[in-house]
Amino acid sequence: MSATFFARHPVDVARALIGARLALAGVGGVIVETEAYHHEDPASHSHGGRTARNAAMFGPVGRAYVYRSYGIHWCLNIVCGSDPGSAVLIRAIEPTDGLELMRQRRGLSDPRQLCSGPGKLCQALAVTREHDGLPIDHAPFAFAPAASSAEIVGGPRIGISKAADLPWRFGLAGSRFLSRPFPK
DNA sequence: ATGACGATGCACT
DNA sequence: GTGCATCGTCATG
Repeated sequence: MSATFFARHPVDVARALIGARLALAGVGGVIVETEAYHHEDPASHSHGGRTARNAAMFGPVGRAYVYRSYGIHWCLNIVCGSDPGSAVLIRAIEPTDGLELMRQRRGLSDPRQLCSGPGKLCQALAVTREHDGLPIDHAPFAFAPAASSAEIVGGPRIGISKAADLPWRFGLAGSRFLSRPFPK
């Protein structure tokens, strides 16, 4: 399954991931926000070629690429593409499973603040470097594609300085669990 | 050995 | 909306 699902352009995968279910050790929910990073994209970590950090991006599709951001947060991507070096950043999840554990890990109770950002969702699901390179559809991860096609909105990516004009951020229309609203 | 720089989140104005 | 913590990674000497 994962081969056909993830072996295409990261923009296609980023859109297809909206509405999919993702969990780690039974804690997770529905993906509501993603960003695409292509191997020829200046904003992609793979742009400068393979290094120790980004090695997972050059491995098989359907695996996790986990990196540390600002020395503080973890961020979770899923490796994809028809050529090595592309991935989709998971930016927000609507929490459905393991809410109590998430609240504990985040120190918050508001469901809308548990997974509404790439660093937040990694804290809520307890994603760390240990998960770098693991298949996204095998334990401890669980993955299920969206049952039906969702209504999707797009816009510019967040927090980058290069290729900031590419509209490669996607979200579930009307969701209250986004990291930020989409511009009109 | 050292320095610059983040695919962020949170506290505060 | 603005400021800043905090440290791994990579390029350079």
